[in-house]
Amino acid sequence: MHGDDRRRQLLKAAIESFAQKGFSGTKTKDIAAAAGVSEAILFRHFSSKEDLYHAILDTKGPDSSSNELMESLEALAARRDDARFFQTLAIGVVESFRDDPAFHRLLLYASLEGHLLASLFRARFGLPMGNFLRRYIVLRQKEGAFYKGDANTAITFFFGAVVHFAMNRYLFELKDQSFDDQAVVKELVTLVMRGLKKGSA
Amino acid sequence: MHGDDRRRQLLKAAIESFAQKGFSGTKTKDIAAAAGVSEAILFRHFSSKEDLYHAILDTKGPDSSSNELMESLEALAARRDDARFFQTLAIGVVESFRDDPAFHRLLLYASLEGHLLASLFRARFGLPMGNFLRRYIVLRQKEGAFYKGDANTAITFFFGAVVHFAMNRYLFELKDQSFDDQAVVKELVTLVMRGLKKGSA
DNA sequence: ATTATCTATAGATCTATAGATAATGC
DNA sequence: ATTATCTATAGATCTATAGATAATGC
Repeated sequence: MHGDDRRRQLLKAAIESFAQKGFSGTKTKDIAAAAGVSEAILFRHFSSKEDLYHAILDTKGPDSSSNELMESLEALAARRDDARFFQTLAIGVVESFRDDPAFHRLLLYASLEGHLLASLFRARFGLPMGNFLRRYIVLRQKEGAFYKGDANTAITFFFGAVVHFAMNRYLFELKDQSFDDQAVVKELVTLVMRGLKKGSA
Repeated sequence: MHGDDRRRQLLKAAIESFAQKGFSGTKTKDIAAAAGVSEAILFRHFSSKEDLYHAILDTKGPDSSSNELMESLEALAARRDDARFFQTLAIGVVESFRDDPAFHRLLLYASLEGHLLASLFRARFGLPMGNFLRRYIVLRQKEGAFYKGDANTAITFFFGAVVHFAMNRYLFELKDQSFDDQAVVKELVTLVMRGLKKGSA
């Protein structure tokens, strides 16, 4: 196998293992074995275990799906379609957990372990999205469409509900919920909208 | 030092370390050092590192503060004081994170690592509380005070917002929020109430 | 007498490297 | 020629135990 392919394969195996067991719980031997090569090969591609962890970040650059989501949101914001705005954002978040639970587990481990990965990812994705959402909420408050209140708290309110649901369903696999994503997200968004938007009751 | 005291001291050191670094990230040497004794002493009190982890569960039996909370909630539920009911529950959750962040970090690690601790704790505290809250929500829906909708989703809605806030503030120490707990919780409860209760707008 | 503690260390595991060999591309 | 790969192993670290010594309680 070519160097680049092997490197990608090792990275993928590393992500899976780090996501499953955390940094300390992951052994270089396991990663190498998962990729079907010896440990020596692993250390030929990555100078250290830590380096391997860092390399993961580069595989998670801004991707097309997050750009699409951002454009959809901007269009909906321009039309002041609040319901679809929150619905789209909520579905985007839940799908992100559904499609790549390993990465979100990785992020959660990184947050607990205080690893750079967590803050870098937050700065790259969380902050821009948070700022965007904050601007929209403040705008809608000024326009008199949303109730007055602290915008950061409103963000916590919305993301809290959605992320909590996604984490329980896709990270910890609690199976007490019977409805499908669409139905739950739709209901959560209804609840959130009533909290934020005047006349939603 | 007496055996029982030493044992408690070691357990405390273990909780701190497991909470900070997870199970694999914690070395028996660190725990022993934090308690100021040799590793041999650690293994005299606990037959293995795993055994030490299990022993933590016993230190977290139902405590007086959670009983108090439950009684307060039952009284508020009997009076149908929805606002104070959710306010009290939310503050109880946030205070639990504030007063014992180590334990909640431990739980989160346990959830990720798939450790028994997580599911045992969920069964012991999470389920009873969830069932209690569900019964109350269903009751209030039947009485026509709350909007109709899936009760589990309503629970996710409420706990999501509150736990998300508490986690960001006390587990990951994101310091972008300037308001104190009381103020944020009050506002979150207002938002949740508008989502759930008729005539809250 | 019993309990708490220490030092020393066995044995396993883990990260990382050295040096040799097989496979690939030009 | 260069790149990918392996085996073998060094050196560090980690869990757990053995055996001896100091402190405590009756």
